[in-house]
Amino acid sequence: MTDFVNQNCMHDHTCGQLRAADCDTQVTLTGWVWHNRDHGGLIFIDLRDRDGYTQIVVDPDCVTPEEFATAEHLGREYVLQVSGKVRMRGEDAVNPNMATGEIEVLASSLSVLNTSVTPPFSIEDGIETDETTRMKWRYMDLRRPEMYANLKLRHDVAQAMRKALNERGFLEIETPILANSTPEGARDYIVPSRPNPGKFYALPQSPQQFKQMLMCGGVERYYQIARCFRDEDLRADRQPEFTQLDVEMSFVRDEEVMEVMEGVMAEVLAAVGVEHEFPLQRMQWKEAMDRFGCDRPDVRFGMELVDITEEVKNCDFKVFTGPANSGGVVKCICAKGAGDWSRGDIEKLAEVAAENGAKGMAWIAYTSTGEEKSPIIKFLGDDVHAAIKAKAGAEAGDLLLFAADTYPVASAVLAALRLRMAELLEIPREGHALLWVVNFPMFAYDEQEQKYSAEHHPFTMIHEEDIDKIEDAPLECGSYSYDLVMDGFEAGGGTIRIHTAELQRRVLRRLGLADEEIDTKFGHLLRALELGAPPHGGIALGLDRVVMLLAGKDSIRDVIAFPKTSSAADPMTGAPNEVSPRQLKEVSLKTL
RNA sequence: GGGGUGUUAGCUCAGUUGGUUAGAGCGCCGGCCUGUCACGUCGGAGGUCGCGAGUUCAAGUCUCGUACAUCCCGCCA
Repeated sequence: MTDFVNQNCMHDHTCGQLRAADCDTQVTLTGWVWHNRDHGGLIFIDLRDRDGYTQIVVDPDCVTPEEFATAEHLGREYVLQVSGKVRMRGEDAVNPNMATGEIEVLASSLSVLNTSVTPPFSIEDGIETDETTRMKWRYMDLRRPEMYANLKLRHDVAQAMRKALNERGFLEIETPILANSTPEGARDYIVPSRPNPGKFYALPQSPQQFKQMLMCGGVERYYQIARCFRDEDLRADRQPEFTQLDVEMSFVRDEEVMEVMEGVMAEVLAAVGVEHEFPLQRMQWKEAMDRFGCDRPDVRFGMELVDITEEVKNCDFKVFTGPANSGGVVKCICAKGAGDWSRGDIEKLAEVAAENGAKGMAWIAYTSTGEEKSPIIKFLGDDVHAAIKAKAGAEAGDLLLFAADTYPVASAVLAALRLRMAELLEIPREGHALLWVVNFPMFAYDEQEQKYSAEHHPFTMIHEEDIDKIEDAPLECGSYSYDLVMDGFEAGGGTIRIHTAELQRRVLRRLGLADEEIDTKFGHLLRALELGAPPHGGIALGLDRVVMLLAGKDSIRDVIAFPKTSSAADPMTGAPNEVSPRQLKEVSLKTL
């Protein structure tokens, strides 16, 4: 931290550096006035920089009257250069809560490098200032030690990634930001091209096509810490521009890509002091869906889904027998310790279920005093009820929550309820849990669009034994795919790619694209595949999300230096802005 | 595109059943203070209650609309 000082700087030490051993040395510090305690005849200044803070003592006997007058009128966030001698504090004056609390610097000279108007909010950790305010003055927010720590953590993670990949023979290569629009996927950010009136670039949603071209170019091992752009609505874990560690390798199978990424994650976790076992667990996609209801399970706690479809098939409860006998499922989760919840509390959970597509939410509460409360027991019959209770492992003090619907809806409902219950019951979820979820189905059926879509993306390699099912039984096609899941978030996703033109064309056709459209949109890819494309595959890791999780934050905005609000705006710069009529004319655009 | 929550001093918030001059803490300004470290203490300034309509004798408070923020659903190959 201190190697860089003394290199043409206005200071020779940082504000977090000095210790008892530095006593009697003459030092010069620079930094911001954090707190200023004026005792009339003696002034204490906490001088802060990114490394910490040091107490400066201004004694009228040691500085000029002008300097003392200056010190009396310092405001918060004034920028100072202070020279003086390091000295031990008196025994009673030691501050054990401060890294530099044993010492102080007695100022012999002091100059104001810049003044500051009153800051819009306090520069301190743990503030609850509105995020818009923090973003409008983001440079002030970044002065807070916890924000600097987040930026530093992000830097350390990125450097660990580079180190691990460099050691494994990867080249860091930049791909274009001005790229082309591709069908499918997210909405593109588009940029008009001045020399080509009426034509547009699209900012890349990911460097997917370029990295496949790099493999076709014989690069064999590529990575990039790449900015990606998606013009979709924002969330706490989604920004319009975000950063991926993008990796692609030739002549590999899925196992080799996962091994490399485990090496990367091991390097990253070691760099930030997190322990985790390797190799990581590989969980089949179907198992994740069955047990947790989602493809990115938080495996740091149980409360797994229990399938009771068979148990309820012949009961008298139509809400259950309907789905159970028509291809759907009936499943439940058992929330330990929620059996005494009030009807009102349980009804609030039904809202969570409804948000995720449930038509209603059945429940059975087993109070800690041995009572059974439920609107549905009377319909189930004693035998069915007993069977459910046994299979779910419910006992006094537990709450059973049910979902009866199609497999995808029931899964989504219980997955959401499971997370909400973990939150409400304050189930401990300390530390980090990484695992692979592998072998996603190749296709999913989109009910709204009445067509098949790619579960991962259309360049994903299908299991060889399933290739002949593309046309007639697409939903049965498995794929070489692997998502890296961390603490219930999709930290990354990758696949082995299709490397022959013929198979790529069959998949694109299955997705409903006409040959003409395939040639227009994917001609360059197909031509490259025809010209000796090597077998290849890769992965993209969400840097923002990984850093967010490692920083223990709830939002990726806290680990991005200059994030955007939920309307994709930047309160600091005012972006997006209107442009002049002249600028529009130059790119052949009219306003609305 | 849909739903929830919020918007009152520079910051964080309170504001009762609609009723006199809208309050607190922090910050800010001024005075005093030589061992504080969230210094203390005395005094002071600071408000278009997001914006626009409506109801009413009277609106921070009720109604409608709207803007922005935030969380979620849709969406995010």
